[in-house]
Amino acid sequence: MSTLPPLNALRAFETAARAGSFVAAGVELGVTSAAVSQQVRALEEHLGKQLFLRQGNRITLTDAGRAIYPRVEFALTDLAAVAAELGEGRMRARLVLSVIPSVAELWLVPALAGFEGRAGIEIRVEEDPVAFGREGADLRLTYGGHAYPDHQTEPLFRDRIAAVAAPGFALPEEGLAALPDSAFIHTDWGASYATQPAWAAWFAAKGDTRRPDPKAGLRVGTTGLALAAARAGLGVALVPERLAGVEIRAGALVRIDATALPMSWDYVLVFPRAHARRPRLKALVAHLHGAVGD
Amino acid sequence: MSTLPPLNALRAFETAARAGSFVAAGVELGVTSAAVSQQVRALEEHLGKQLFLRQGNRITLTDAGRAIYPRVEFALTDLAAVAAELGEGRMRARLVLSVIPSVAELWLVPALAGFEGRAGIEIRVEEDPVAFGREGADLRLTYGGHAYPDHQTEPLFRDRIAAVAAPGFALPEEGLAALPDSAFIHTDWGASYATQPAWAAWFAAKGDTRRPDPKAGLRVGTTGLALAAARAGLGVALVPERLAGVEIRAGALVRIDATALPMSWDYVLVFPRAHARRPRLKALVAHLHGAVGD
DNA sequence: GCGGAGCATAAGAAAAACTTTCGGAATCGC
DNA sequence: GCGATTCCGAAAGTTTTTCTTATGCTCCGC
Repeated sequence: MSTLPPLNALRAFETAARAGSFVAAGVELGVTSAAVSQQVRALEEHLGKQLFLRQGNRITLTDAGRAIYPRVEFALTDLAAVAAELGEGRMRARLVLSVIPSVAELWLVPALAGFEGRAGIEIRVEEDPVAFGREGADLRLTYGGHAYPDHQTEPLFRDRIAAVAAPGFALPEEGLAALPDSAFIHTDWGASYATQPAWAAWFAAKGDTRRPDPKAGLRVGTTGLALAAARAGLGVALVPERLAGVEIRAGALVRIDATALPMSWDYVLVFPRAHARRPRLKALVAHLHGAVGD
Repeated sequence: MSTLPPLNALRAFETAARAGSFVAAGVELGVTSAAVSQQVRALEEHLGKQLFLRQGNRITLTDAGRAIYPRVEFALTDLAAVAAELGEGRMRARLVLSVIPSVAELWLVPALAGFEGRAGIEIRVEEDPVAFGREGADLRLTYGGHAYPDHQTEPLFRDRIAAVAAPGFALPEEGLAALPDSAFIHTDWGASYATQPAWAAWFAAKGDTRRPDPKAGLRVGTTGLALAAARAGLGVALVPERLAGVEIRAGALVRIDATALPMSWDYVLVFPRAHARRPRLKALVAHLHGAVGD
């Protein structure tokens, strides 16, 4: 873990930012306003950035203060929640399968169709890294799996990035390069993808100099949304072939070019080594491997 | 914010749990092992739970320790990352539309189909509460909007919860109540839904005593997954009518019973009052209202 | 059985956090 | 416009927390 800022000072900052005043923050924390002021000053010096503007008898957040506030608030709120929740026992008898968003609906749910042991399975959709253990996942399906060097990892399948659009989408005679920048749908792949396949790389793979401006087109946060946007005729999208397979076979989407970018890593299954012998986990893993073969 | 545990002690706990030893933790933190020992002890007393078992010259995490470790580690790691990242400026010129997962793909993307101003829009899929401002959302589409009392809120539409299945799904002659528990798909609606529509409430609304065991069926974390599971023939699901509308009209899903549960709140648009006059925001808001009318 | 490693405890030292007081700037009310 | 009030900053002093040191106990490996 890299250097942690002074935690007590972060607490004073968060309270002051929320309250909008050192006096009010002091009341909430049960200290004087001078104490809050000094803590915030200490944090500013530690971070090398001013977090509040002081104007006579008022404080306002700076850009830097505003930028860090949501995450600081979230972390501290969650730590308080952890303490509050500790008294409530939470038993868990379900098998938790944690999946990255793009795979959950597009591949996993259809893949579970024939699994007799699906009762008692909880599917969680989340990005890397996920926790294993009591409150965490029993099995993780993700891309690459590098976030889990100390866990057992099994390759599931490898995919390629292809260009798709709605069947009736109007493509220029000259090819995709002639589309306006606004017709390219851009996907933020999420923290689970170490590399970020983009239109620039796809055109480069075709030996084409076209570089659509990423700021001009619709930008979405999941592969599922990219597919939905393409399906709705909002533009052309780059998506993993296998994940788009159901919709392509159903005719809701078409491949619009034969070029495909190889993806650098496998989609993998990850689980704690200690769980490898659990019958329900073994059955689920075996079934998912079988679903790939289909 | 509720009571926060001693933060320095949390830091000592996290380091010790990761290192597996108070001596190693002391080395990492630059203090003696006795200091770590005392901090952990102070935290255990504060929380009223033992976090480590001590056996002679070894420590192992208790269940309670294991239960809190992932979240404590995540919060502290993120706070360290916040500090590390503060030096990098991040400019943002896009209009960020933040949406709860169920609405993003099922309603929003189709609703954006005719919007001329969609270039430069970034869609983020996240649960409540979201931050507004520089690194946060410009506009939030969510259910109810109670997380944002200090923002401007406009109702968008109200929905009802209906029962759906795949067209070929085998339903008993006697009705849904005769299905086995394992055929009911259960949805964790997410933090954005104050109430959690469930099969028990739906049968109650029919004047039926049937109460499917929530532990027996497939449990999924989003409406989109519930729809996908139903579409794949994994069972029957309760979903918001309007969100299921596209798939029902396309014949991928069918209503399997006329009973519908009213949802308690509207889906709403939320934005900071100060942003109300921004032309791009106004245009987007107006367009979304128009999409509801269709 | 012995030595080494690591945790626990108690007492004391050092550092961090907080309080009090006073000055300055902004805001509010008359 | 003026006076009163509010609130932030700084400095000095006080209190609390954190850390260190020394010693005792248990476990593990040889």
